[in-house]
Amino acid sequence: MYATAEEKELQQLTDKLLELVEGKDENYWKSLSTEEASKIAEDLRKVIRYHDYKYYVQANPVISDYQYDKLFHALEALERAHPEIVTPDSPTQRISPAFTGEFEKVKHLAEMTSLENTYSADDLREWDKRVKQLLGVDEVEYIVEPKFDGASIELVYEDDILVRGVTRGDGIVGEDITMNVKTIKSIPLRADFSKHGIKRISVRGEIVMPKSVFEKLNKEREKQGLSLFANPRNAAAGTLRLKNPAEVAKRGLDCYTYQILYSEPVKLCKDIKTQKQALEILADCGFKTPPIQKVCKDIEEVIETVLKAQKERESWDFEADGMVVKVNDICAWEKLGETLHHPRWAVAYKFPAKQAVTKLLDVVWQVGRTGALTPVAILEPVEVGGVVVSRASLFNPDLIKQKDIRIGDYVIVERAGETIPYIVAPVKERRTGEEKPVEVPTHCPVCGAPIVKELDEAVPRCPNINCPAQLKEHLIYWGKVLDIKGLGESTANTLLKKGFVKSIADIYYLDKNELVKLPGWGLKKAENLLTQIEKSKEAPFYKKITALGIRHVGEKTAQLLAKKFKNLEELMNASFSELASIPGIGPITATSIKNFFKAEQNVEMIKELEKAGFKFERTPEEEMEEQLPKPLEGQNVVFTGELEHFKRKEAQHLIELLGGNPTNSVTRKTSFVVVGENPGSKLAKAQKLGIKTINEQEFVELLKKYAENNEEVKRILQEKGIL
DNA sequence: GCACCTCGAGTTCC
DNA sequence: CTCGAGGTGC
Repeated sequence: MYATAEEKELQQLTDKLLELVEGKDENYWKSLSTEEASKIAEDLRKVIRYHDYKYYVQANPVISDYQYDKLFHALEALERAHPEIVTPDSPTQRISPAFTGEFEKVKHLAEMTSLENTYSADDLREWDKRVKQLLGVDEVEYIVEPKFDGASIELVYEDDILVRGVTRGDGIVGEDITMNVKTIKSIPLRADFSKHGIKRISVRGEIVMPKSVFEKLNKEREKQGLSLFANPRNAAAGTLRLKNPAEVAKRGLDCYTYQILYSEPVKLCKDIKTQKQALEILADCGFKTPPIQKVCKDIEEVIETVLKAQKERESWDFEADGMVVKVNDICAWEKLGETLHHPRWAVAYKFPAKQAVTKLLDVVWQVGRTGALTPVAILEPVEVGGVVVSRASLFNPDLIKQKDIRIGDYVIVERAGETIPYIVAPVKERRTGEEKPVEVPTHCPVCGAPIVKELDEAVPRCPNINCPAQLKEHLIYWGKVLDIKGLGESTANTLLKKGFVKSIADIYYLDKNELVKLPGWGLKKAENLLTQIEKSKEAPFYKKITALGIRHVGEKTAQLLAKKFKNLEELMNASFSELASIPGIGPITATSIKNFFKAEQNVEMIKELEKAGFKFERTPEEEMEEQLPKPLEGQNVVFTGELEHFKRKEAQHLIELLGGNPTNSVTRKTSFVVVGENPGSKLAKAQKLGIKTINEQEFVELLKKYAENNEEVKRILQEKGIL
């Protein structure tokens, strides 16, 4: 778009103008002649256009926002002082006054068709076969671009000036939303088409809302109690229909252009021969074109490209629902022609849907380990992102109220981070009036105790610490924290149902002869479980504290406690102020600890455990660890993605052995991030904050280096066959 | 009093 | 992974 020499010139002009406008007020601008004013205004427009391009199209600004604003405000003041010099393509003309009334219906210069969808590599191969057959050739070159999920738009330029922006509508007639389109800064108001010999052109693009903007917008709307947009596409489409362009300008829309629909006197096929060339012309005229536009020599390369994109799409800041594959040679387009609805020269490859709509059949309430009641949506099974989902968490009652979710509603289900499904919003348009509001239970669904809800807490709770549901969850938690393999949900259920376990301590008195009688249990399984349970007595002290399940005391807090107190007796006798004075523990956690040891059942449970030979005190290793060298002391380390050699837990344990602090979220305090296969959003955050990242190999090198002085680390590495 | 960070708790499907 | 809430430091 801009040649290097030109950029240099524009930057010099920018500096000159910044100096010129410094400290100038209305009176100064008024004192200029029309001629002088017009000359300065043209210069200002030129540099503002340039900086808009750098910022909104290239995302690579070269001046500060402050400096930009200065130039922009100067142009505004200058145009106010001399209204006669305002031109329609001036950057100040992006925002027109609001209006009441309807958007005008306009016929497109060229029809905007929709694409046929495909869903698999085989679908693509079949399409490829048809294309070759129709063209009578054995080789076809394709080009692959993202299929933006936004609002399709036709932009018409005459003599380089944007004259019209029209929604897709039915493909033949759309609505004229020029005023709103003009507010989008990645769409040039003036584009240098004449350089390419083009006088009149119709360009197709997609208006999208960047994911980051969408999230911010919804958060704000939530705060204001407004209804939420289900996805960036709806948000973009909704925004374009606003009657007030000033509002539209604030929403941060973006536009990618990806097709020349029509141009004169320069003609498609005759002068513009390939899609790639068309994209290059658009880019050269200052448009934002697709970030992926890969020319592929055959369909196999196409398939490779779309599958790679499917993996990477999470990291894009725009939503894409698939990839578009086009025949690169534009002359072939005419030969291939169109079916009733779709062109034959392009096809869409759709990603497995991340969202789906299904019916909310019921809401059931689960009782957690702490007695927290969590609403879970029972859904009519529906496929989302390749798996069938029938349940989804609703987090808490406030959220249900906020989103106004009712039983019987059709709801939009999404799988966050590719895994856990949650409900985005109800589809209110599909309501029949039969829908029932979700009632928060007044009594625990498991034990029947009356439910309590603290005034400023979001979750209702079952207060009964003897509630069977809580015992079950505690048992599972006990198994998880103390790493008792075989004590998971199903075993916990069986043990409780058979009456073998009435309190946690009972697991240390299990009878092998009874266990083997259980259906599906053999001698091996029973022995393994008993060995694992016995082994849990040797767990570190802090894990034992964690396993108690004191509210607000998880692994980290338990570590603090285990450092301060060498056994449970000391901890139990600690006063409130003694606890609250530990850094990391505040009044609420301290109260919770005191309350835990006040409760009769808990003291009883501890006594029973101790009777079974369960010792609540530091292990010799824990005492020793204090004295080991700590090369990573004070470093916060975050893991993302999967590692080849270690499970996440193991890797974190190694960091701890070296005195480092493994944490779960990337912040400015993070020292470095270890990036494995398929990293999540943490990698993006680290890059944004400029935090150092290392790969697994570098991580292993680091461990090897420190292993020399640390027996435990050495042992683990040897076990893994790394050393 | 607020912003920021950290921790705990709860969760789906296979 | 995400949300809510506790703790800390300005």
